[in-house]
Amino acid sequence: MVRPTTYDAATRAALIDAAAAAVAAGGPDALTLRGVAAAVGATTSAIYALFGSKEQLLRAVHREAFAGLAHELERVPAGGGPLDELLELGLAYRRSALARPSLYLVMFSGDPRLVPTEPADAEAAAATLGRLQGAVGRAQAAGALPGSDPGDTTLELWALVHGLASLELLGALGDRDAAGRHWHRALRGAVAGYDAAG
Amino acid sequence: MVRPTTYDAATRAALIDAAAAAVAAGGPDALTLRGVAAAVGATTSAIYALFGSKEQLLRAVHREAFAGLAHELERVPAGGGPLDELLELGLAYRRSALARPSLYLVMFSGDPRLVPTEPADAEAAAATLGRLQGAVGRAQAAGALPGSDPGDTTLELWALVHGLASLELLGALGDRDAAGRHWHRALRGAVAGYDAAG
DNA sequence: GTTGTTACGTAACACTGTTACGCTACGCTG
DNA sequence: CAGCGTAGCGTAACAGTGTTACGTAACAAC
Repeated sequence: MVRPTTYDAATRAALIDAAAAAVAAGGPDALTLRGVAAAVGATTSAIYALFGSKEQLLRAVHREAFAGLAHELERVPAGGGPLDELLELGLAYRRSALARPSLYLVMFSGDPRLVPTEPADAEAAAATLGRLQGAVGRAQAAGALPGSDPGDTTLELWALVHGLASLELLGALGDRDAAGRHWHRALRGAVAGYDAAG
Repeated sequence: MVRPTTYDAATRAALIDAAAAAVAAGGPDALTLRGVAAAVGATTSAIYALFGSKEQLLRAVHREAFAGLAHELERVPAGGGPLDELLELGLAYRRSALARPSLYLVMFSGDPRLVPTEPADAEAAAATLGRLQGAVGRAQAAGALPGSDPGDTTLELWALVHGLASLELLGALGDRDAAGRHWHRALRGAVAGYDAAG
């Protein structure tokens, strides 16, 4: 009775990849439904069948980008002292943001269509920080960081690295070398600060 | 020989206000040239005569928003200890961001058309931080903060408050009260951190 | 093979930013 | 006080956008 679907999961993944590539290449305005559809040999119907709207496609790109960031953080080895580990995680965060600047900025663009995030998005963001929170928890357990709730400190460290990444991508931190010095200074200061302030 | 212009500076200011209001109300996609032109009783010709393109209009909104932020920071009184002053500046930054969330996020949206900022934009951003840098300089002079170059510490503090504002606007810091606790913890930690780490 | 239901491509719609065109209003020249 | 020429300005068209309605085509059941 029913015609079998050809807009399968593979098409869906390809569309997300093409959309992410378009955003990474030319920013959010460079993403057009006709463009991404043509890039994977489909039509706009495929997008509406699989996602429902451009907004939902962007949401999927959003989630994919957070997952990629989480993957980069997971790859950081856990060896060394807990504070060194936090520094390495911060630098890995920086590398990930610099690798695809437009995509990173879109993740936090604050497009109102993306801001009222669904619970799934909040969970994805939390999962992104899983690796970081683990390191914070270990540092606290080892007495290298104060506090008992790793979630609080994790969020505050996230705010710092996100702010650094955002400002660097906007050019406010100077060239690559100057920005690197800011990253090291700020990360060292933050870790020592929690140590000193309790 | 020449017809006098009716698209004067007042029209220009009104267009910037209307554009900022549209962005603040519905995000960047809610800004349409026909819409802002109609809001001030003009036509799209006025925008093209005064700005040249939507991009230039957005740039003007950008600068206006940074100027407003600078104005908010200037209003913070300089009394009290230098570290308390830094805390108050951070909280003023937060209030300013929360007052017009969409506008704040657009300021850092990273739209590639805005990223390669002109020198004038970089100067505007620097001026925004003038008040903060003054407080940092005084704190350093008083020995309450280490370091000799207030510019470095200012940028790193800016990264922190920007990250906090960005995450709060995206809902990652929880409700208003929880976010406030994060702000206080992070600001105290940062100030103490520079103190401890040198 | 016929039928019925579902997946899908196409084309239209309303809207966007942008630009070309023509009208209109004014200051200078007689 | 006329007339003209230049510049300012509104209108309308253009290409391109997201979205949707519609017709076609492909398959399972009978």
